[in-house]
Amino acid sequence: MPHPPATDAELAGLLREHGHRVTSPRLLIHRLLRHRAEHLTAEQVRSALAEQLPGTSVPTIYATLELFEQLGLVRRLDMGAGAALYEPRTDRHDHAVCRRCGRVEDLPGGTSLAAALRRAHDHGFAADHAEVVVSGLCAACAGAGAG
Amino acid sequence: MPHPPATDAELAGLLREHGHRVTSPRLLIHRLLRHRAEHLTAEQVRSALAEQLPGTSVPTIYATLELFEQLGLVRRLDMGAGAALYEPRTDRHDHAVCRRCGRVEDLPGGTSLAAALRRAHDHGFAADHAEVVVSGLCAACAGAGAG
DNA sequence: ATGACTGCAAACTCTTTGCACAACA
DNA sequence: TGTTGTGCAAAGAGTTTGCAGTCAT
Repeated sequence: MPHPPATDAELAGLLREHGHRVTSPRLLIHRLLRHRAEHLTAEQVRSALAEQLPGTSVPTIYATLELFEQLGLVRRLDMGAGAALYEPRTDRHDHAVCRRCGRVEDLPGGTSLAAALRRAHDHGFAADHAEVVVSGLCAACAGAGAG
Repeated sequence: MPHPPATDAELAGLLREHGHRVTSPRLLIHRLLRHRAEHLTAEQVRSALAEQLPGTSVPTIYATLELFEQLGLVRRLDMGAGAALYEPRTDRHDHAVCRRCGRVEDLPGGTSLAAALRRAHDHGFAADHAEVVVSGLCAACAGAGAG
């Protein structure tokens, strides 16, 4: 991958390169993702878009995020507890998932996962990403009585 | 954890210890999990139970698996694509998830995740488990034209 | 002009909840 | 005998699909 688009113009170029049209939802959702480093749910994207582009439909949000995922601009995290998370793919990092409340926190990447990728390839898997998922209780849930 | 129950009697003891009753669904679902090492969906548990205990309801399957999870007997995997997987927690291993078809494969564990657990604790996370999740295309999907 | 994209509504899958009956302790 | 657990049905959350109209190219 060359480098992720950092401006509207670069996104437009990337979209056209791949035969896609440049539309308001695409520009604005990408702008939102550029400015917010954290992960967002589809619903959060929708409400964050309420000012600039009210009335954007849920299917459009999903379609746009799926397109961005195919273009390698975001990664979809499906941690089960509630809605899927979409995060701009920048530096590699890991995730900690709270078993009780479903909260997902970012952890700075550090573990070498080359061995895991190699094992996946040995199993016939065309792997392109690996991350560590830590499970347990987040600080808030652990404080509110263990479970 | 001492060791996972390997017989009906040991499961019964564990259940009573924790103030739970010993019932047919619990015994039979646990027996099923003991015999099958792989991960199963709730629906697969249900159909596998059709012979020994027909008519077992979906809510009961979920309730039983959730109880087992609380007792530390199974781990729930929620990889987004479709139904959650429940696997008997035995040796530590990692998972490879196919981005296209959602298939989840087991990979023998190997990566040391002590550092990731430590980082999670540094973030206030009471972490009790860590695994590597590899994403990409499984052999079948990779063969059927890349995407 | 033409076909991709959007919005609306509704369908779909998976999981959970509410309530009455059954059965473990 | 007193609850806990079960089954049934229905609700709920999140995501996807079908279709008609709109807009980028």
